[in-house]
Amino acid sequence: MPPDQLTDTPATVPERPTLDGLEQKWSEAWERDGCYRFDRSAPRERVFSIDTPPPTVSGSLHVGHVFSYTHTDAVARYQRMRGKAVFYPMGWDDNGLPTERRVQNHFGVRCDPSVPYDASFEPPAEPSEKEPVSISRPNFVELCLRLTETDERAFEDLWRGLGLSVDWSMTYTTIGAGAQRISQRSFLGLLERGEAYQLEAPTLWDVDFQTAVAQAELEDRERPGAMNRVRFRLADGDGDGADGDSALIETTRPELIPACVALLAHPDDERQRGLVGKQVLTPLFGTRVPVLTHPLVDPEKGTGLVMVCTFGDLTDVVWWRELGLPVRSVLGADGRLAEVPWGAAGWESVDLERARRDYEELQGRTVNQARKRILELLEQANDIVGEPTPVTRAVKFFEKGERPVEIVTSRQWFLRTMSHREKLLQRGRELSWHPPYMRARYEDWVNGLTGDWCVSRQRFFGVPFPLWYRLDASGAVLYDEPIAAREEQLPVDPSTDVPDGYSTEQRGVPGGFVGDPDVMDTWATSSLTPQIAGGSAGSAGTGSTAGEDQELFAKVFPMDVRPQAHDIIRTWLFSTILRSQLDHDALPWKNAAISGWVLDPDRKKMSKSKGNVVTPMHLLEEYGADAVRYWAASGRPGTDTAFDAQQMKVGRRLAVKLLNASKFALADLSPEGESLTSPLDRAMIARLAAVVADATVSFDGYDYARALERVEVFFWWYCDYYLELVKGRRYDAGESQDARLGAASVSRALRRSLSVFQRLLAPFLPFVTEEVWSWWQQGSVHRASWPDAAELLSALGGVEVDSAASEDEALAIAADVLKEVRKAKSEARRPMRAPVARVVVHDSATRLAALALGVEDLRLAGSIEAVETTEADEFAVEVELAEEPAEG
RNA sequence: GGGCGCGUAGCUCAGUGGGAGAGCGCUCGCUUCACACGCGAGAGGUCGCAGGUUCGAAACCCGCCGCGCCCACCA
Repeated sequence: MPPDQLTDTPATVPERPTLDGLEQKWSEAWERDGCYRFDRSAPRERVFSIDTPPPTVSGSLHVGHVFSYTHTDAVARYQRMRGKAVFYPMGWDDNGLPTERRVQNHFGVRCDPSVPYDASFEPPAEPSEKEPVSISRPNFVELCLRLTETDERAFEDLWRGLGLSVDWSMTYTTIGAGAQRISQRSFLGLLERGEAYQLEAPTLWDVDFQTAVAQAELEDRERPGAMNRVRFRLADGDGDGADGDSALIETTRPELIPACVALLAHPDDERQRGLVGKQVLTPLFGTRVPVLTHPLVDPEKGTGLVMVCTFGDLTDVVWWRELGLPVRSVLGADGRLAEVPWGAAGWESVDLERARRDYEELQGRTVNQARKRILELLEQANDIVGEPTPVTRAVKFFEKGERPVEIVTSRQWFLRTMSHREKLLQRGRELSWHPPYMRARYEDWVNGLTGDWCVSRQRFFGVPFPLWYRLDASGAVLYDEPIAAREEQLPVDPSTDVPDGYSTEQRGVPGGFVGDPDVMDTWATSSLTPQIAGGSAGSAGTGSTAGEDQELFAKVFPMDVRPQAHDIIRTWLFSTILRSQLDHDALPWKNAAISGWVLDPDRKKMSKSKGNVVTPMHLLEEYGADAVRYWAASGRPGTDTAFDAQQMKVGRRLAVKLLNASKFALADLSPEGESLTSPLDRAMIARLAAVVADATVSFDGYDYARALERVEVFFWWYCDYYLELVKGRRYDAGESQDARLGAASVSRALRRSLSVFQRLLAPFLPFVTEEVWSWWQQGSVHRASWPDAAELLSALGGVEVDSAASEDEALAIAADVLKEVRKAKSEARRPMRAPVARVVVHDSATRLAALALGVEDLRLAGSIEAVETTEADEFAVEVELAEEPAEG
């Protein structure tokens, strides 16, 4: 709609405009009118599609959610006003460990897959954390679904309160039937193409959750430890009996000595040359291990000799693999030292009895307990050299875990990533990053990958692998020949569904079958959000069987933008690019818009454990949604922002200002004129056009914060200077032909500029802009067209460059003089309306000539009797206030 | 150890080669005909430090210091 048609509707402006109640009033109206409904009939080039971050619904509501989702919404609203059909669904990430943990605590249950399903199960009325009820996997999943439904409502309430312009008819969940089907289908495709494979291998393992975890889910935490110097003696016949007949290593993990398979030195380390190639005996256990070399060993560290165990850390895995070392594994899946077969192959000892006796002391203990005990044993055996040195070291934890991850050998599913690294780096360069420097994090991550992606988890609430395995005559599982589900069957749960050609009775019996017991990593499903949202939106919930929608998918994929925060570049962003590459040989989106974090006022990351998390609901109530959005939108892309309620007050002020400025501009004081005749009006419109151009460029580059800042600064200037300068001319109408024209011009300029401001602010302050728009316009401001700078300028008619420049100068000098007049009144402690007898303006000839264009406006605005001018090099103003009226 | 970002007023931050700025906070004033949820004015800065390029540097280059984040083969 061109602005010229926007002024036809008579304004109905409230006597006392207010922000109260706008959220409810307008969110109901938007829902009723389907204001944000995606237009499926739009051609692809008119579609703007957003790959929404599905929030983890089991996490607590956090002001950080408000922050980044507001950024996305501002962009969505801008694109909609640019005429795009905006595809803006909302997803809920409900599968995975956080939900499991919450369900366990909330209902007082534990999942036990061996328990049969009980259709009539109800959780205990008074949940007991100490003695949880064991329930079947299907029952457990039902409870997960029940709880996430409540969580999802809380999130939806928040999003609606915040005014997100989401199409609520298109929601999805990551545990829903659609997501499961897409996830399973993708997996089967990868399996067929050899991109997914199964392997029994050392795997990162969380001992509390007892599941494999991925490299991407690790984080470092500083933990105190102690460095111990331990003696390994040379094996019989390898020494000459002299004092040097031992090898010293340093370790923080002495409990892994029974799992030691070699000692290593750097190939160039002269000090160790005499030992290399010999055999040493592990202390206490008397196991023969070789002394070898490897270039990764750092001769500067410790004694220059390092103990390789299966497995203490990821480097051990590298050494074990590259040097072809045997496995001697002591750590069980539960994080305790397991029983080991002393004397069997690989567990030989020069003193078996002693090895058994000493290991007896460790077996069954946790890592920490075993560490303490083995140090005592080593001390007794005189195999510790010197005192332990306290050290602080970074230890790898599963990000949701409570104890360090261990490396445990187990059978897992992997997706190939290492072989695609070059392609993934190339995709990263094809993607437009906002801000651009965020690409470095992606490249760092891809370059630092150490292995393929382990996607299987030994958990319950997730997408199962759509696979079964045959059992041989002895009941052993034949892992090498999985039976895949047919595509039409998906989604399947192999723990209850039965593969073709088998019957239920054959489950778990020799010659029969078993289902794959694992579920997929939550990122294995979240990495498919473009496909899930674009293919099955609207089929939320597990009950739905709605199919994928190829027509829709073709319209929205690849998506235009992935908005997300920088902390999950290595997980969500990376894995989505990987899956899109593997399944579609394409980038999943054209742009990545990266948000920062919300920090607490002390600039610390907000986290539950620190207790500094701010929840958002009360902020919306206290300051209003527009005010909270204003604060959020002030946070620049990629930049962390300290939480600051003060900024919300500023946002509220802006919203109130817009109410009042709109009321003023729409007051029907004089009939509208046909054209903008007054120089100051024309100059203001020209400046506004420049602001529109700036905001448009900023938004096109996803810099909503810059757009807001430019608009806001100009809007306040407009209220403080322009409105004050033209106010008098507007009220003074009717005296002469000139006055009538002048009043008509200002009336015209006010409406034109107001329409632009309301639209410029609409992406940020959707509620108040909709309110003021409704006073005089048809339809929603959020479906109005984004203002156009060229169109605004064309309304000025054909303007010569020189005359435009002098008009702008007129506005500038009028505002400068007005400021000086105000200053004089303020210093004299007189009201702003106090009359001024005479003003003398000193300035250059050019500026003084320009002043003549706006001098009448200036006189009225400052209540000035006479304005005189004197040519001068420097700008200066003399102000003579009129005599103060006598009291009484 | 490597990478990225940041360092400007008490606080939060804008400022891509030519006047050091905004908001908040603080002080003072003004019941003003859109707005007291308001308006006007004022005080307040060695632009982290040091060097270089330039007629001219808060900005560009080099080095250093500090803070934050990401990554690392953390013994």
